[in-house]
Amino acid sequence: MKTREPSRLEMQVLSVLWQRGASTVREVMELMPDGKARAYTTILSVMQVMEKKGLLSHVTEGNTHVYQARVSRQQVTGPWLRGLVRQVFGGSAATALQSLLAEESVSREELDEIKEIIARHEQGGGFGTTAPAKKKWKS
Amino acid sequence: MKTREPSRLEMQVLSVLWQRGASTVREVMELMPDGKARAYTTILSVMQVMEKKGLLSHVTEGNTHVYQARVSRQQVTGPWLRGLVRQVFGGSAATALQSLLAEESVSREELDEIKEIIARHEQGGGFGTTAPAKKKWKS
DNA sequence: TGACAGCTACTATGTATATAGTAGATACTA
DNA sequence: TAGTATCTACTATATACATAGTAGCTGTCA
Repeated sequence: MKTREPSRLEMQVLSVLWQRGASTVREVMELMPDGKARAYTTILSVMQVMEKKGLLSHVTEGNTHVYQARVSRQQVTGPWLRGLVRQVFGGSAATALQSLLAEESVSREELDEIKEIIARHEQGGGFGTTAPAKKKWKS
Repeated sequence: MKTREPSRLEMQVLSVLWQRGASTVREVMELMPDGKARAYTTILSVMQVMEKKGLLSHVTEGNTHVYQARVSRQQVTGPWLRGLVRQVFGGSAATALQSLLAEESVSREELDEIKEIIARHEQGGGFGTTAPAKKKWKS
């Protein structure tokens, strides 16, 4: 099975699971980052598909299923962002950042945080901030 | 007409037009950032749809159509990135940047450029780097 | 134990996306 | 002027995406 790129909805589901760890369908549904209301079964369907793709796994607790991401944030968003930068910003991460910063929604604290990340990145020469960074993950 | 979010392919078309200005279908086709080969008519169709959506316009030169973006990079990528950050990174631009930097594809020069952008952004208090930043644009 | 509530599995559907073929118009060329 | 090449317009189609309904299972509670 080709490792298709997760859709936007799938990304949202993953982001919830990354943020709060293992969760039930209902929890994910209520915490969807875009705040949009959807039927329970909508989220359920998406998550079942995702499980087939190997993005999620679940364990049964009582009679509810508790889902968990099987891929790390870095594993997914890394290539995803890289593709995005290449396709939309001509490969320039700087241009991408510029667009992002031009949005008024980036706060001062955030800016400080960003600076720190860059500083850390420069010294450390890469990784080592948060991500576990394993390379496995095939369905 | 609701301002639907441009699809990935549409984004690629736009990025070509942003980069080199007005272009023919064939030129866009040959310069698609992902390097994938597609039939001429594939790109043509996409661009025709985009014109209906108000993302592009064209002028006729001889018997060829020369297309041009009707939306600026900032106009499109700004909200696009913001949504992305909100949906996938819990609203934290810093987290997003972290993921991006963790990819080995970001070069040293790029990193310097990024630092400069941030510095400039801090002083200037926002805009003023490249983007024209107009707010109009409805079909 | 029968009604109810909550959960999952299965199935359906409308729309968008990506892809490309065919046909018709126009211009170039021998 | 007949043939060829290049364009655009129109049309078709497979696939994916997002959405959600229905049915069936299991456990709870009066």
